[in-house]
Amino acid sequence: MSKYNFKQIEAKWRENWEKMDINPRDESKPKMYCLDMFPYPSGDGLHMGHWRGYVLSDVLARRALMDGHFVIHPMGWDAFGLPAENFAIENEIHPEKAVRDSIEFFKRQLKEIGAMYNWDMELNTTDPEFYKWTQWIFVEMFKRGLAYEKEMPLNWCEACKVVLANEEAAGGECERCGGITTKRNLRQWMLKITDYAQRLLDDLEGLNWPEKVKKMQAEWIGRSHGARIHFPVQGRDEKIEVFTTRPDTLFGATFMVLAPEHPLTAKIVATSHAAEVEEYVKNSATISNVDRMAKKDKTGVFTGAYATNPLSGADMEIWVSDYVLADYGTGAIMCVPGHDERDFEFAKKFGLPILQVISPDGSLYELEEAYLGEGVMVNSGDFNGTGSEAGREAVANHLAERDLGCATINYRLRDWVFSRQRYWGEPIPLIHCGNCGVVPVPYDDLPVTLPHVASYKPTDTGESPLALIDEWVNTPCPDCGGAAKRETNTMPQWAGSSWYFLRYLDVGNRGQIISGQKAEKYLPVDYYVGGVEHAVLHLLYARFYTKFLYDIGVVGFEEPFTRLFNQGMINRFGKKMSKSAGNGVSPDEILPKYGCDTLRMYILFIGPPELDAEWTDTGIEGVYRFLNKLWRLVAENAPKVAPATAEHEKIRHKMIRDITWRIDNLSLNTAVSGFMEYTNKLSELARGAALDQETLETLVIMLAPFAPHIAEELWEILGHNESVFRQPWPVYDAAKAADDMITMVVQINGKLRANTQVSADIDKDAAIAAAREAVAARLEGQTIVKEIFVPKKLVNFVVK
RNA sequence: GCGGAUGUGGUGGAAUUGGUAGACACGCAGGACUUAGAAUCCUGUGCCUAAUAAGCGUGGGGGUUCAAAUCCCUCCAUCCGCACCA
Repeated sequence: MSKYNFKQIEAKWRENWEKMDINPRDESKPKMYCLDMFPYPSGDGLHMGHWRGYVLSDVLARRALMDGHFVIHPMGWDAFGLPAENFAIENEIHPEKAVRDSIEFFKRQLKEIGAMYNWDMELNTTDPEFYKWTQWIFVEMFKRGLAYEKEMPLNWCEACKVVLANEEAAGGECERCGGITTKRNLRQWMLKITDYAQRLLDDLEGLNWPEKVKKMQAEWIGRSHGARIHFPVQGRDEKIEVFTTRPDTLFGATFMVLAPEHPLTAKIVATSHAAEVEEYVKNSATISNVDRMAKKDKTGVFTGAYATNPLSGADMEIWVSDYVLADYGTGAIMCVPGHDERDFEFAKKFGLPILQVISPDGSLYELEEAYLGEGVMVNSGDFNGTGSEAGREAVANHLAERDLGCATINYRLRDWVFSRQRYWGEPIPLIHCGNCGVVPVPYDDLPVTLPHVASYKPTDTGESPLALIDEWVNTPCPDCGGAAKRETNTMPQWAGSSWYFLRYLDVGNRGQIISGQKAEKYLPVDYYVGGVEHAVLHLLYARFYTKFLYDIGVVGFEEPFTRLFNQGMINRFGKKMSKSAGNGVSPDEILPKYGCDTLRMYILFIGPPELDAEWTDTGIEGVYRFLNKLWRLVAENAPKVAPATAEHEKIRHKMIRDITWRIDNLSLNTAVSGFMEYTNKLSELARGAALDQETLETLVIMLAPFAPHIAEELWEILGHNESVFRQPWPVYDAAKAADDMITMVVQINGKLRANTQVSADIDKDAAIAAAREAVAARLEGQTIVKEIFVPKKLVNFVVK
């Protein structure tokens, strides 16, 4: 009998699979679109984190195939953007070549996973045939007013020399390099994702996604209900508009604060205070986001100007402080120190008046700190005695009647900064014409291809390197034919990945982004598997794009990913496995030693797929031993199979029941341990008598999604010449899987005292009689107060 | 500060959802085979014990229940997300 030679087997089946189609396009079957988050190919190759996700999705895909589905399981390359470009710059290789090489490398490594991909659907976001449609979507958005230009202070990363979206600069750090970001005023293209805020929030509810991810998105969208209120500036024809969630505290608003970037700051400042304010504003522009946020003490300056509280009529000093954010709400706030911690702190520090307007019990007292809770309105004129919650609406209505404000919904979500001053991205397909203004590139001229250039490094000027290529930049205006210039900014990393999942299904379509018929038939994605790091950015953008494409009639659904699964990280020595931490294990070093099937099964065995897991070098040895044992079990018994005994049959049905349940509940680690259990059991059984063919076949069929190469080989050894993946998933008979005799537990006062073998369908009286007998000695002299019988489980005697 | 996850033997983890805690595997110990090793197989392995007796045991404390890793309250630790969002 031959030994388990994984090298030979895996090479053989990789080759066989290239020739045979184990997942034929049988459209009579229900479809299952199982999608992996496609990688951005870098020179580093695949790591264990990729493996964990890709093995998991492959098990789901193959399981669905054997369950009678037509499976769509494509793979592609997210190759535009900073990672690819930075890699190219560091290694002084043109990004085009770097990406080409990396894709080749990645593809070779991906094939080593042994995953069942539809390589005929492969796509690459840097392929002009693909980004033609990325540009087309942008043009469609532009035509509908969803893309607009704006000069604004933006997150600027000094190291990457690039503008970052708020999402990419969260916490004041560049998501790519971890460097500090500062604010810089630049002209940018924006996408009005805020128009979709409510829909993006509402539709989260129906998604089968991890609750955590849904919460993160909801928080990011950040809907809050409140009011907009206008405050007249004294002595000037200006108004300060604020947003507040607590209009009920308006009588307690004793001063106002503007963000340093607020456009009114310069207009209203008193001459006597101008120098000081200017200095403060200048200072906060240069201070980095990190420092600004890390600052504990509040700072600020008085503008010398006053506003009037529209309800109380009180004079309010207008201050400038960086604790007010320019890009949330209106960039200005009314300050209610009595009922807001931050305003309280500011008022204390600068000696501003503090007024109580909400009281938990209606009484007035000296406030030691801001009172944030609910209560009744006090010091509030006609509103005195109104409950604070009812007061929110009452005050908002009162203001609306007098044209002083209105109830409103505010979102934390901001419009998406969509342009990048980089070479390696999709050119934004717009043309600037002196006569016609901004004109989109006509459909027939798409794609606007990225010119091949020698110098692609970023500049310090805040302009894309494309701006230096005169022959590319200068182009006739599509409308008037006059001299015009191309937009030189490119799109962000996320552009391609926001819609790529549509294109897989119609990669060859030259006339449409996707045919309506195909979109209808194959979409949306049923299962999306990938890391939790995309919880907000990629997944929010993809949802936004999908809703837009729905609105313009390209697709008939509003949500792209019905079900989402986030796999956990793989740690080693208690830390995330990574090259930089020096604790990484590369698949390249594991594969020659143990093979693909062992690594696949080990990664699944390591722990629940949604949790982080600890890699151990000895752990994989155990899985390798198991596959060897399983190999011996099947290969040794194949030639001498016997008819099934009742015992074999029972084990087979139980095995199908147990393992199928575990797989379908995504408890893949216990599914693997199930294979181990049954392999151990059957090995023991085989020592007595030869096993039957069907039991061995069942084991091999169920193993196939997990360890496809060895399963195919053993299937062949069992006498078949067709792929094991043509087999339907085995079914079990509940009656045949059930035990006749069970071990019944006997407890006294909930403590285990005996085990007894009884018939599975024993009735209560008989069970209690058997239990009494089993613990007779212990019951002597005791009074039984209660007898509890749980069928198929236990009897518990409660004694005094 | 807010939100979420996790906490079980020496280790990774299991417990089909309130019913035998520790499946499966790693490690360790002993044994078989072998000149020896590798591989393989067998036995044991939560703690305390001479014990297959009793007791203790799922981060700590309290509670509900005949019965709690599982439900409730409270505290602690670790990790993740958000964070001056008015």
